[in-house]
Amino acid sequence: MELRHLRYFVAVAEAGSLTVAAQNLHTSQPSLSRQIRDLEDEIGVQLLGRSARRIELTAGGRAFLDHARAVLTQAEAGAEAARRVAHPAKPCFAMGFLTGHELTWMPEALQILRDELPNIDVMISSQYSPLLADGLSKGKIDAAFLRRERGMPELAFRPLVKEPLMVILPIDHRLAARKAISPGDLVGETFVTVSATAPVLRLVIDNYLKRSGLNITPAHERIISRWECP
Amino acid sequence: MELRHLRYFVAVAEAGSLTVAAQNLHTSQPSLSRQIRDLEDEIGVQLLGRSARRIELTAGGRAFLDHARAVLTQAEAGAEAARRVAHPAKPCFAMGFLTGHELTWMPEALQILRDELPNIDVMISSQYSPLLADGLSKGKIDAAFLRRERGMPELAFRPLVKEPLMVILPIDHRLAARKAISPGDLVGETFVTVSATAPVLRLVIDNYLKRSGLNITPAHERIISRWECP
DNA sequence: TTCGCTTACGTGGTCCGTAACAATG
DNA sequence: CATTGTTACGGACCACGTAAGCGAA
Repeated sequence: MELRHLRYFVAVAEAGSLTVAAQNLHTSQPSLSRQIRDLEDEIGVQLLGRSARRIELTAGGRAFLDHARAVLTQAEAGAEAARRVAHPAKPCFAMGFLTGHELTWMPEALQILRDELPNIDVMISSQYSPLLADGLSKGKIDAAFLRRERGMPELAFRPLVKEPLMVILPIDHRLAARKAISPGDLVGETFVTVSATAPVLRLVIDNYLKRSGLNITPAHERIISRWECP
Repeated sequence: MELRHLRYFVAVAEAGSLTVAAQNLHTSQPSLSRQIRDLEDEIGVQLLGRSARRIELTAGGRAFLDHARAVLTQAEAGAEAARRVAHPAKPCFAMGFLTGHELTWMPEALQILRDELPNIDVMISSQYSPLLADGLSKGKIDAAFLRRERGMPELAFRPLVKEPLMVILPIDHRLAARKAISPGDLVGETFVTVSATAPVLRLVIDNYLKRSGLNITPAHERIISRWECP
């Protein structure tokens, strides 16, 4: 038994399918199938129930899954513990920013850190809001400036600013001359909204449009894959 | 990182030397050295302090060692848990008997189990005494009727019966007519004793013959590979 | 000089990817 | 008939073993 088998098995269990698990693992599906079979042969228990059209965990597989996850996290924790002990015992403060918003907060934050904790390493990370929240909950980031992600009860959010929603138009657009635009004016326009990598902001915009009585269907949207403030 | 790396590292840490660890692992010393180095490269921490003449664990190595041991035991526990869940499913009482002695105790034991634990699966295993003791100490058997094996401090033995030593003869043998036979009468006979798979009984017989002043050498024995009461 | 770890290098096992096959909805 | 998992097979990589190198006792 090797950690590879456990990684593969966990991926299969979480994906519920050999095919998609193989894609997630960036390997081929037959190879994955073979590795799972080898694992089953070694521990002498059938972990997956095969039905030629789909797979499902057996009772033994469910019992094994918890242990496999624990083994993988423990192995990673061991490496992390070794790094923490071996590497300098120098305290390091990791800070996260929304991509494109670094200049909004970083100068002031760095100055405060320099004043209050002069003998500290500062690590900066720029990510999308969900990745920042993930880093916070995993302890990889000590503090971050991000949006209020839902489903993260272990995180404490404190509002710092309210951001106005803006519409950006070509200079020669029919609405460009106006001082203010009401949601109704946008009906019929090709609407470029933010990508799904910023779900909170996306939700705010969608809710605002919905409250205004508009029904911007997906047909009116163009999803952009990367959103950066100019 | 693979479990192989962890197994190797634990072996090296316990042996305190690459050479003897390689012998214990049945692999070559250069290969082991390379694997340890790969592990160090992957987690980015030097685990062993090399002094060209001997090695010792670094601080990071000591921190990693505990986790590595935990990972290995957890992996093994996962396999064992899967087997326990998959195979029995019901509470299962495993009972062991000496081969050939099942009928002596099984009926009464089964009746007691049926009365006190009606909703339980009973598993019966017939083995030689050492294998039964091994199964008991590994938790594969809950209780067994066997001989008092030595070197098993984790087992509790309770005497149930004393078995007389018997000599079995052909009906036309010169000693067959006697009511009792003294050890001295056996001198010169071709002696069929029990196999080495029953070391305790064998020891009892040998000691008895020795106390009687006899010297039944191996030349007078024929080792039988299987012993069963007729 | 010897012992113990490292480096170099050729070989074999095995893991992987492509392809063909089987089965089920 | 298309999708999903299995079997077959050729290739590449990596771990292993042998041999040579290096440094300290």
